[in-house]
Amino acid sequence: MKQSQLFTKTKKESPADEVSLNAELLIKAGFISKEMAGVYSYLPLGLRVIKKIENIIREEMNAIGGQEMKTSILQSKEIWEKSGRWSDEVVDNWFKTKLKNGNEVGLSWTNEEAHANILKQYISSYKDLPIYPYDFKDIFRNETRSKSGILRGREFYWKALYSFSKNEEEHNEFYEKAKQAYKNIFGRVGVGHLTYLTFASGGTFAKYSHEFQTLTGAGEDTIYVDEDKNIAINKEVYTDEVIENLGLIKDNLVEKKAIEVGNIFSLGTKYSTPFDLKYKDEKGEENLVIMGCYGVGLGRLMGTVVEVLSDDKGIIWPESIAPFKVHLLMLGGDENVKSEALKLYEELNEKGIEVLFDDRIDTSAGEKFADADLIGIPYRVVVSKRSLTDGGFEVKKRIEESGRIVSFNDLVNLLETKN
RNA sequence: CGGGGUGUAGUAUAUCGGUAGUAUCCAUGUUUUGGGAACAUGAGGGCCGGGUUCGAUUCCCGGCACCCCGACCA
Repeated sequence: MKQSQLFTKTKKESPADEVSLNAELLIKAGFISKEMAGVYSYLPLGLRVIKKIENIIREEMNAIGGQEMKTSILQSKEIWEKSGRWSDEVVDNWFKTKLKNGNEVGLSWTNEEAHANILKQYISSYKDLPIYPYDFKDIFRNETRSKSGILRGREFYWKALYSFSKNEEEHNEFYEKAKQAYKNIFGRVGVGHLTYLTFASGGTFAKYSHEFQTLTGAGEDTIYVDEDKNIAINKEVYTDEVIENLGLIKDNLVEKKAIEVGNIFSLGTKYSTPFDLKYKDEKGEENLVIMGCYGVGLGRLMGTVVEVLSDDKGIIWPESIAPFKVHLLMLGGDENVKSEALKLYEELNEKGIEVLFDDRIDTSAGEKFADADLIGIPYRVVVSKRSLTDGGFEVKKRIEESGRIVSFNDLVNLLETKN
């Protein structure tokens, strides 16, 4: 994409109404726009990052048998009354509205009811199980206080997968697969080294649930980390009994602030009971389906990456989720420079390498460099009179101090390499 | 929901009971072009409602919005 055609622009000033680093950088660089407290729109650059994250999650979910679908956002009162979660006394963060005929509807704030209700139509035999439907979806929660930029919003985009299994064994087997898939996800988006499998409250049907907590001062949660074993305990269940239970030693646990980027937990028959979600086994006997829930907030994950990976000049995107792989800067309006830059841009496009081409004519070199650092694309390639005189193109990674000159062919080969 | 704070141009801010200044951004022109270029010209502003006052952007009251701390967060 040509930067001259990108409608967003970077800002020199930090927004006055944002304190959190993720919102500050994402707004300055033109990834998101604030609509109101806790509600953000995703601009072209930001949406590209969300799509990258979405694809990574999609690949991991499909790999363990997930089937993508999309449940509706408008939810009927009847379904939620079945599970006992319609009442504002029970759930205080509903957004509710009414149809013209006066019927009450709610904007979905989670997906158990929707999935259980739909699957009721399709599950009747042991042959129908197990199944793993999931969706990417906008979720609405009327939080009393949103905060931390896109880490905690009233409207956000998430992935939720639900497992429907015949029995505990089958459930547990999938649960372990999902755990690994989640580790893969956080590794692939570039925060694996800071993300810990964290034991948290399990609710009625399991001893523990598992959260994936990424270490950052911007986080809302306190966890106790065992760095050697690569696991942690959430403060909410941090007791001597639990520590012993998990085979950990208190002295090895370090208190840290972290943000919950994902969680998985066993639901047992909590929702299959109210929705009468049963199947007939081989003997013709009816059994309740065992459910599990597996969620990730995509916006929160994007914000977490920004919190964790940036410097005083801007964002440092991991290549896996960067809006583009290459930021091509054309310096000066020299005809030779222009034609070389355009040639490289077209060559990279042909090879399917995503490149943001800063083709702006009247923009100074310093401004282009500053923008490139702020936007944070992994590779910066400079075409200028100087670079051509020196033998080609200057290539520099965002994390590197200085670049080096390479030839056209070497550059194309370098950028074509998968890593 | 309790407590605290802030609302001035697209953005960031200054000053002031006598109708608002700067930077950035934007437009035009000239000169520039490897770390947010220079000069000139121009466009653009007091959250909403009420009160006090000769006069309110400024003071007071109410509302709304936003931020922070806390509570809350399947």
